[in-house]
Amino acid sequence: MDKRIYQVYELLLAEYGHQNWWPADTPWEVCMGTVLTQNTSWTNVEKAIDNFKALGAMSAEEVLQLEDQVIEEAIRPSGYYRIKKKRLRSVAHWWIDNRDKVPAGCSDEEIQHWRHSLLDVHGVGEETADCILLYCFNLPTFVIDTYTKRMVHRHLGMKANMKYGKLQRIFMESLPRDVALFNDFHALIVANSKVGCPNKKCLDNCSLRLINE
DNA sequence: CACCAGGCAAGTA
DNA sequence: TACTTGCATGGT
Repeated sequence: MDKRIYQVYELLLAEYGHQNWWPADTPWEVCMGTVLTQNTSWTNVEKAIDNFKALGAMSAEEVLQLEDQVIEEAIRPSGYYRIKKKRLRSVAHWWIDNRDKVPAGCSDEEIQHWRHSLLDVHGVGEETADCILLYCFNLPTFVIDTYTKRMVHRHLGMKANMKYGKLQRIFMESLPRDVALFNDFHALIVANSKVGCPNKKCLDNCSLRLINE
């Protein structure tokens, strides 16, 4: 239990306000976004998603109908188009098979079951799995990304290169089990990490206090 | 010009 | 288990 974690959330919330993630019209669009945004800027992902909308491929079923070359051209602006074509297809299959089986309210054991199910999908790692659980299904799992690791290293003096599961456990043990909070906090960390963000230093002024507490 | 962006899988030591 | 590399485009 690290009280500083919640303090960071309060500071970021005061600085940026609620983020209202994930920016998308439907759960499947969220799911598609989690794959397309892997190591890719969101502005590029928006172009790709607009391409799918222009093709009338707004569902997983419709995406799977697209020819190889068509789907590659749609993905192209978001990069890695050959790899992401395969990943998007495998995630679409998982989505069709499982979207209606995931319960709205879930025990921690059930969440782990669906997390493992997602990790078995080609192209889904820990962060993408947690993004799908949190932002598609509103299940309380905390998303860790490179920004989160960087932030706890810089501002809380934690080890750099912490393993995903260890850092995730620290966050989840230090925060109330609250989907809206998990949703907002991860989005706030991203907002605070964006290049050219003018408020980026909002944690710097209090970093000593946070580390020494 | 270099560097980064809401990672992952596959290969090597 | 713990690194390293390829993947691709668009913005700064």
